[in-house]
Amino acid sequence: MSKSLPLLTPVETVACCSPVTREPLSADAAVRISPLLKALADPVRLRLLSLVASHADGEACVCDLQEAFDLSQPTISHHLKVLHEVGLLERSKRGVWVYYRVQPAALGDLAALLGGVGA
Amino acid sequence: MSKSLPLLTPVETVACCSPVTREPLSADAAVRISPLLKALADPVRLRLLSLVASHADGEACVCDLQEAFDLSQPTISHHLKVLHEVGLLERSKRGVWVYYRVQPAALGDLAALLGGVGA
DNA sequence: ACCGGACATCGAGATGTGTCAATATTGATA
DNA sequence: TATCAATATTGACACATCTCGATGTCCGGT
Repeated sequence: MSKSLPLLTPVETVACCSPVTREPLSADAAVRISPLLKALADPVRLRLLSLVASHADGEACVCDLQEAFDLSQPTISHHLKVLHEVGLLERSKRGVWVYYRVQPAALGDLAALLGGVGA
Repeated sequence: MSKSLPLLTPVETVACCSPVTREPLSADAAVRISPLLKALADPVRLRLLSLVASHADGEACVCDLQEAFDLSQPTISHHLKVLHEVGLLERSKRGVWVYYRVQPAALGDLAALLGGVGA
């Protein structure tokens, strides 16, 4: 594997491309964007993201999220990590609890990239 | 694996949900939507889709697409099949050639689901 | 200082995915 | 009909991913 330049999270790089329907996506861009879609391409992570996004105050404690699933605690922790690493979820620790919130522009930029409404 | 009800392609089911940021996605909906994102979550397939979408007349022959990649013919064929099966690409055979075009509303509906601009 | 609870990390097993070479299928053409 | 070119399918392999139990870490309370 050749080392690329992961200085930005996938979420940060997604804002800089014109819609996929407008002009052919470069190989580079595709490689940078796909991890973001890969992070979303799991039923559990999709629901986690949706739960956090639609939660009161826009943030949710891990303890809130666990209850919605019939999965072990490490598994939920793993999925949250994936969403966090690509930049979709922000993370803040308060006391013993960890809160996640959706990175504001993330989904919008991705939607623009796919749907072609944005730049 | 329990059999669900795949009477509709993922693309067809995606239009019926409110944005993920609006209310928690049901487990069912998440399971139906994730295959669509999974299909997109590969650099090669992202580029294939983009190539088809931005091609003249909105459609492209497989022979056109192969050239853009340093991959074997079966591999490209496989990726096109994945995109076709989830309903992102339509397929039409003319003579010996096979042409693919983007299912019109597919990306827009997905963008609406993610970005929350749609219903 | 100790303990308990919230969350993360580790290691392992089962399953899924991307890729290729080989082969099959289909349609045009000689 | 025989053959060639375009695309699909099959079988196999390496690698990634999802999940869990066990364990580690960090913080608050007693």
